[in-house]
Amino acid sequence: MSNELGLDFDASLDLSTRHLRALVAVAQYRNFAAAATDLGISQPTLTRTVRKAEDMLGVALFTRTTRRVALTAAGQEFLPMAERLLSDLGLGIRNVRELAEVERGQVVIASLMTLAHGVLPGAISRFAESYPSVAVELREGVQARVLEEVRGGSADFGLGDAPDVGGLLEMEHLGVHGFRLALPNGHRLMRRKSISLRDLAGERLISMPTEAAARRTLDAAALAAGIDLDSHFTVGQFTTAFQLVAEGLGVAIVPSTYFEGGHPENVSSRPLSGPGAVQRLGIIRRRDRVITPAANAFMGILRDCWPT
Amino acid sequence: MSNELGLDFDASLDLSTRHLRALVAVAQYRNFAAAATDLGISQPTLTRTVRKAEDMLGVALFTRTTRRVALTAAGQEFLPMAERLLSDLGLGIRNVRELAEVERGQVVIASLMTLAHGVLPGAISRFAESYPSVAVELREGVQARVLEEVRGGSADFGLGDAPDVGGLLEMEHLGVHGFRLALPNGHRLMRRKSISLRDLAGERLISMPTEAAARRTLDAAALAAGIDLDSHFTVGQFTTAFQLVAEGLGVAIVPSTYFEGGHPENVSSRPLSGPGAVQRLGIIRRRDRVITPAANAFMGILRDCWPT
DNA sequence: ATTATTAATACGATATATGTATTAATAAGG
DNA sequence: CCTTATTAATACATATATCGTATTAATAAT
Repeated sequence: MSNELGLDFDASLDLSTRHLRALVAVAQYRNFAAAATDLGISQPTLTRTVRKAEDMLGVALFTRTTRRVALTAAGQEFLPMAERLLSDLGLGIRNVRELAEVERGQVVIASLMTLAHGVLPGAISRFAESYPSVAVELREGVQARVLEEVRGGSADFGLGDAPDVGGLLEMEHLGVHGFRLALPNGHRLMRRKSISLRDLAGERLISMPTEAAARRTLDAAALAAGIDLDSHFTVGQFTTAFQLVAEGLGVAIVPSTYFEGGHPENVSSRPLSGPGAVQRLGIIRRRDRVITPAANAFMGILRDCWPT
Repeated sequence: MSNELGLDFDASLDLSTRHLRALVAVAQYRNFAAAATDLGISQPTLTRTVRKAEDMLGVALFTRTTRRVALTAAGQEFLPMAERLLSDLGLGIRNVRELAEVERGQVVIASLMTLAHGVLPGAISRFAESYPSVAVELREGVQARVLEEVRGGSADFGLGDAPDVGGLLEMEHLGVHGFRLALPNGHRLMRRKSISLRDLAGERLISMPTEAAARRTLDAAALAAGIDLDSHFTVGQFTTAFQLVAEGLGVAIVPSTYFEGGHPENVSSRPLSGPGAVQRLGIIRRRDRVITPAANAFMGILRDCWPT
């Protein structure tokens, strides 16, 4: 037996809803012509369909003369089950089609750019597998922009850090991001295994704009530690920062996920340790926003995917 | 909507076990080629079968690349139901086939000849409708013969009167038979509306042999009433008795069921009243005999059919 | 870049289902 | 007793569905 359900189907048993509906209709009308009309087929077709079903089952379900159609004992046994089968299948189809409606929606996610290098690609991939018909829109931006999208309702939810949320927004903590220091090859700090913010005093920093979450996190940490960071260059993207680092113009503090795929030419990195050297990340939602099933599914996958 | 189950089937939805089994196999192996081998079909055939099923459902159940086959959310919803449907259907088919095995048996009934004119034809007809594949053997005979068949086990059960059963046999009372007196047209007793045994003193009787139940019943009743019946002619069948009555050779006491279809030529009848003028009838069985399902079904129909 | 793997497509052959017209069987009515 | 009406079954031609083999396209892995 090739399947583990323990069915005694052989390949020749190919009973379809057409057969079941034919049986049910004949049982109902006890008249082939009337049942055929109801089913929208011709009477000879119905006769053959019923006989085919009986042949496959190996049992006569009806005794019929030209004057009378009646159920056999086997028919009395089988017919209720046929009706239940059709009914169950109908329900299942309805359910699955409803689900399909849901699947045709879209999910809009406002996310820190940072995350596009982390779990997000994997999560999107897994989501797309389960919900192939849902359009996913990923709006990458800086912290302020993420909050704005969530607050304004144009995004289903946001991904980032919102330490000061309250009132309209709520945040579900997912995990933290570490940072690494990007250095030009041959930089003096390359001798160090690990680097803290304090070690960066006097270094020329290539930084994100002040609206960016990473910048705010680091500035706050530096302030708390009484360190003065010299943000000499400000760029909008980490990839731009890498270019400047490679040119030897300074060093940059970059989320560690940017190095998972390897380092850009002439750039090395060292982990950044010490207090404030991590960024919290989580799901940011408007409290009053109804969560679409698709968005909900996406958030579930995100929680699953997040490395603990 | 043409059916009252409330299904949203349109005629185009013709999902078969073939489709369901294909879906289940693909879900199981997550590999079309392997699933196809398991099902004993070619891979392209399986591909088409699955797509056809998805088209009919209007939902993608799998996301597939050449490297990976995965269930969509809709697939995760539908697949357990598909498995249950197949499993239920398999069970139903097993049951109905078992029942069919039963149906291929035979029922042997030992019955008084009398009964062949009563409920038996109707009961046989109803039974044959429900169990078209069961052979019915009806052995008509006199009382002694019926008991012998039942006792010997060659009949599944008997129909008749067995007042003195005990030990091996048991009897289930079903009802009683009335008698009528068959008279040649113009006989003096025709003036009477109803006739009792006492009125037959001096009449020439055409009777059954002493082994017959009807004869024994009537003889016992006559004896109890102190009446002497003159059984002048003895014949083996009531139809023969009618011939003699028509010739004016005497009168005959005949179960009333013989007149239901009308009277033979030159024969009239009057109801026989008074004590002992009825014959008890019932099902006679061997206590230790296993009742076949078919025999059991027949007995059920008999109980139903019996006029109360 | 090449190879290996795997689902999808093309296509011709076969099988299955369908409808119209007809037949056979059987009650009912004159 | 014959005729009529009703109904399931059959015959046959057509349309649709399914099948397998050979091939293609896509994508990891080497």
